Amino acid sequence: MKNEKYTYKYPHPAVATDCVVFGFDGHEMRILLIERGIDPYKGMWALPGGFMNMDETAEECAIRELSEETGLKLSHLTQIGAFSAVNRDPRERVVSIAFYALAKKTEVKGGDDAKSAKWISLNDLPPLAFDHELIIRKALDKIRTDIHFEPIGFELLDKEFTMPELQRLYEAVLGILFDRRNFYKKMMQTGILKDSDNDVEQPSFFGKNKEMRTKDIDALFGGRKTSHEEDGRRRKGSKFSFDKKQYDKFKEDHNFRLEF
Amino acid sequence: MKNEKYTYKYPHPAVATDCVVFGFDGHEMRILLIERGIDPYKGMWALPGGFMNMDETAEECAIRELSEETGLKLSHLTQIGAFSAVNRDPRERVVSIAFYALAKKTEVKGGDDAKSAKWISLNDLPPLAFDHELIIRKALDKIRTDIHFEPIGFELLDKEFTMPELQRLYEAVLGILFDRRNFYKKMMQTGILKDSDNDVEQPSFFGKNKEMRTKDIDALFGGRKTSHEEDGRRRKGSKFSFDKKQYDKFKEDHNFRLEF
DNA sequence: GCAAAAGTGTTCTTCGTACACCCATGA
DNA sequence: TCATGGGTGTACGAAGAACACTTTTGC
Repeated sequence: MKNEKYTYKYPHPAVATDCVVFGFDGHEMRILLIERGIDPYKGMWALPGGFMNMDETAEECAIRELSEETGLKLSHLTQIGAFSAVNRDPRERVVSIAFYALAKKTEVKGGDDAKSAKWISLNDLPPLAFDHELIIRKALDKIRTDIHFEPIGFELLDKEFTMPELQRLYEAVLGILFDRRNFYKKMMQTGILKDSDNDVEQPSFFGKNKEMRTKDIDALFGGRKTSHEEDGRRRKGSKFSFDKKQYDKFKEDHNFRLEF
Repeated sequence: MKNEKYTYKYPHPAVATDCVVFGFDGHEMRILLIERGIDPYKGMWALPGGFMNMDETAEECAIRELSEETGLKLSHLTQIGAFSAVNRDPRERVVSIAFYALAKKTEVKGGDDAKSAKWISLNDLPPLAFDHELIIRKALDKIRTDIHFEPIGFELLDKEFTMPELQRLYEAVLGILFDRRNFYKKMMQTGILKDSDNDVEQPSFFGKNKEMRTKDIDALFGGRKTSHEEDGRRRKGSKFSFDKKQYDKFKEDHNFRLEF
């Protein structure tokens, strides 16, 4: 094996892939890192990834390496871009094509060149091998842009979730806080959420000014219906889920835009 | 030279770059293509680009190849992404890192592996070599997104230009038409334009409701000042130029957003 | 002097932001 | 029963879309 040589007329760099997998624990974003089991940077934390085979695309390579090194099997990654600084790898010239992905924070284990794999908080990153800190920064840039054009959450939350949970996710990704009530409104307006308690497709909605006005007046004069028995008000902590059809449609739709 | 061999323990793909250069002729977008002088795809049109050297980054490579093949010298390109389909090049496995750039439509000439170089209208593309049509499509996707976050024009228009010219540029890039008056307003609001006729920094602006109201009343009663002598109205076809400082600031500003 | 292009203003509507209210739930 | 969290509604203001008017330029 050692003698097996591949020869070329002109020098070729090596091509590798790296993968930034985002997970959400209900409070903050974490990313999946591995502890390197071999040199260079042995013992340091790094992004999962590795060298590309000749019969696979970059994305296929990233999916494979991710699976080998962490046990996590994903079917789709989003490309961040190529990193090609001349000295980014001390062994030889390596061009890396980086991807990001969203995933539920399942159990992960080390494997292959990875001594261990672990979800580590974005706010508490250790020093990283190679230029992986730069790659993570670009991944964050990209996801923070992408989130305006396609909804996220399906990949990161349980099947059923509460509105505050979804809000915490968006806040963690974007690093800003939202007004609870406005967030509610905006999410409902997208139409990607299903009321998960009773199987109503399009949950009741805001902005029924006219009817509400008269109801308020009724209330003033004692015509009070003690709320949610009659008008289907949601209970505290009620669950939502994604309407997968709508969700996927929005992910494709080039005109979708979520303003924040 | 023929015997010079580079050997590796594992197979390495070749790494190349391709470059989508957009130019504007006042009416439509054109891109810079070369006619291939060598096989494969000899005689077909293709994007300028070529193989990466070991001592240059991908961007440096694209800049060099662009210069060699077309004579066009640019200093900055924007990365589109890596293209890694297994069979995208019939010679060997080639991963290409693609870039786009904006440039004034200067004279170009063929060179190196390019028999000739030419600006060709986006609406009239010939069949292209490799997967270059795909790359162009991605480039368009990206520039149409990017245009919302950073102004364009400085790289594509003459130093001085009229508002309708700028509008035609935006319409060509985005493929949609704008209301002349709203476009005017939005551009002025950004603050990146200078009145180029007289050297006024901040040209007069819309929305002076109060003063205008009283002026209108004046006019009604005969206090008519026959317009632009007194209130500095611009002449038809008056020229603007970019305030380079503001322009660059907006290009960096992560919060800049131009709504259309 | 007329048509077409281009500069300037106004109105309407949409939507984001800020904020008030009320009901549920559990200590 | 009270504090806290969470579902729902309203008011205001900024900004985009639609549209009217005027002036310039060239034939």
